[in-house]
Amino acid sequence: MAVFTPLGVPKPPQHADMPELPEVDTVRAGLTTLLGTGAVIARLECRRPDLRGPIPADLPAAVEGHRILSITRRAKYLLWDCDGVGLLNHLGMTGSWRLDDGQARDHDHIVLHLSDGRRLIYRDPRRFGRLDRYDPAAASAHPLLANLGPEPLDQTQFHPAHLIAACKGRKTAIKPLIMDQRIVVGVGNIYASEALFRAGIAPTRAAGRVSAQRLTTLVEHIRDVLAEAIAAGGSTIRDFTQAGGSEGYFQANFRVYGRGGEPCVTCGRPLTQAVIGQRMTYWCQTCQR
DNA sequence: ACTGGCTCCTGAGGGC
DNA sequence: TGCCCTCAGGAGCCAG
Repeated sequence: MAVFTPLGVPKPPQHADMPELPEVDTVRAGLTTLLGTGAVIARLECRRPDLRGPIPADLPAAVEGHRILSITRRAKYLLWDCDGVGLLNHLGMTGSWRLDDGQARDHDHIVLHLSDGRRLIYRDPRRFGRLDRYDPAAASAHPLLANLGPEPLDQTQFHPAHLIAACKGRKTAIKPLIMDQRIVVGVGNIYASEALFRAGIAPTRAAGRVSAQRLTTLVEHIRDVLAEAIAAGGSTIRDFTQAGGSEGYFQANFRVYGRGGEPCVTCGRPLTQAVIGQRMTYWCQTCQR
């Protein structure tokens, strides 16, 4: 494992737009406000047949003329209930929705034409996103949703006993474990590092060797950091007429993410950064054990 | 059942 | 100034 400390620290990531759960929730709220409950789809225009996976060829015809009843979120998926037909949409890393202001951009892959003349554009340069069809009456039956773990903000679903059971006997490092969508959804690379820092747990520690007491604390910190980010996003005015529309709201509050080599906010020693489970990870070797 | 590794794609950033 | 190379990242998928 390559560890970079004070000198020779690789460049920090620039992921202002990377949608994690809080960002996806902010998009959901923004779209809901924009569309209300009366928007009707006049036409779904797919300018290419695929994103991360194929877009069902029959999807445009299936949703044409359908009213968008609601947009909800499950994990990092946006679920558009279009009156009997569902649009399952993941933003990947670079996916974004905006209201068409006449300014076309590269990678505008999907256009949702509404009956009132407005057009919503989905742009996704890296095409890590998805657009698939699901059945609103049985959403959890969709293969991409069937094996998802509990929602982190729902205390009845995601609680200490759940995480303790999931970690029991596991040799996997705790960080990739909490990023495993089957164990708990919505904890991405950024918030995994942030929550572990707050909990004082080294990201490299085997999940099965973290005490029940510390896992209990971790559950609270995961919930807190995500809730804070949602609150920060919610307080940011998101203008869907602006391309991208991301303001990077919560970034100023990152305590370790992207700060390799910089001083720990608690002890002042330089933060460590290294790849764990194929993901860049940031932590304090003094404060996290 | 677990675990680790590969893959998709593009823009940003560093080196020269 | 500009070109070229490397890299990051969500999560599905596969192999051991």
